[in-house]
Amino acid sequence: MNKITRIPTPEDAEALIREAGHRLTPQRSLLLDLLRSQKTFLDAEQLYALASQHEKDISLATVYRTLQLFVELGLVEARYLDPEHKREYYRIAGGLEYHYMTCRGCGAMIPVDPDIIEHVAQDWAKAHGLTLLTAHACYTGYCQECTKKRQEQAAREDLSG
Amino acid sequence: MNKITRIPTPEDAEALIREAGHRLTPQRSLLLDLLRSQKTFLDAEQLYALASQHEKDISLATVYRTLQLFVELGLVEARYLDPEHKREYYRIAGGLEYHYMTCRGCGAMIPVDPDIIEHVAQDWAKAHGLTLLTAHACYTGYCQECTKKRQEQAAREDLSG
DNA sequence: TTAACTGCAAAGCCTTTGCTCGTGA
DNA sequence: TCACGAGCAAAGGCTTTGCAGTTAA
Repeated sequence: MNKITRIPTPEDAEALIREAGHRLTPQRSLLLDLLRSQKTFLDAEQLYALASQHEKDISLATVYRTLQLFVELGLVEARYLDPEHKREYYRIAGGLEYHYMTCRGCGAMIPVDPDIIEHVAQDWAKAHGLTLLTAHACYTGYCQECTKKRQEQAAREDLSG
Repeated sequence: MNKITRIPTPEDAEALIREAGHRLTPQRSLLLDLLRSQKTFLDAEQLYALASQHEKDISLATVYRTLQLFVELGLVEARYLDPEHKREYYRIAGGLEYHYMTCRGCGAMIPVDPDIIEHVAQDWAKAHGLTLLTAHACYTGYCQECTKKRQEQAAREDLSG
């Protein structure tokens, strides 16, 4: 996964998609434009609704498939922001890194200082009149063993490909 | 939600259940015992499998309903530990606070120092030969406004009840 | 006694997938 | 031209719910 550190221009994105051997379809362009124009995270359904305003025959499956592709390419970031972690939210990659607290009452998303966690967070919450029910970090990646395997795999592909 | 700071004894738990106006059924006792005896997080299916060894007619729906009740009572903590956040994992409340990194390769859960996040985590990962793909904090609770509303609500209930 | 609880099966919700037709390069 | 991609509808995986019978208090 590429680590994109600024919001990609349409040209950046187009190049990235093409270099990875994918086609630039009208649907992909549209979804990319919509994502680039958004300030906040969207779920697939919301993006689908937006896209439908421009191209009425786009399908939800395409939205999901496109989001998946964009995430793989590092063009889009996916997060579980819902209070119950039911659905995933997406935004264009390269924005400021945010952590959110989602309000279980109204669903509001409150940005949280990235250095804050656990006991620190509890103090912070109290100081701001918030009620913090759960605070935990979510990490994903590859463990030592899998990291090694993947490095070996990459080395083999370099030799053979 | 009550904040439990040590693993509840069966008596603690029984009292908590009864005080909240719920019944202590054999299924609830069994699930509580099983959860208390576990060292790690379990998903509903795994708990169901364990429970089935003792009481063969217990249903998965009951496991889910019971877990939901226990979480509400603060007896159990729920977490999305799965690499893809597909399913929820549970353990008895009051244990040490842990954060995990889930390996996208093998699903292994690697405990993470709670103070670590983001850039700190990246350094930590590199030092340990891990590959960190995503790192973000997950907070849930009530925002300022909802906290206020809930406090007022609680006050009203104190007066009327 | 009776409201709370259980088991069962069906439904729900978000997301993915199989298939066939369409289309970018 | 033709492999990749889109639309549609159906399936999948985890979780919840409706219902009717059962049970704790």
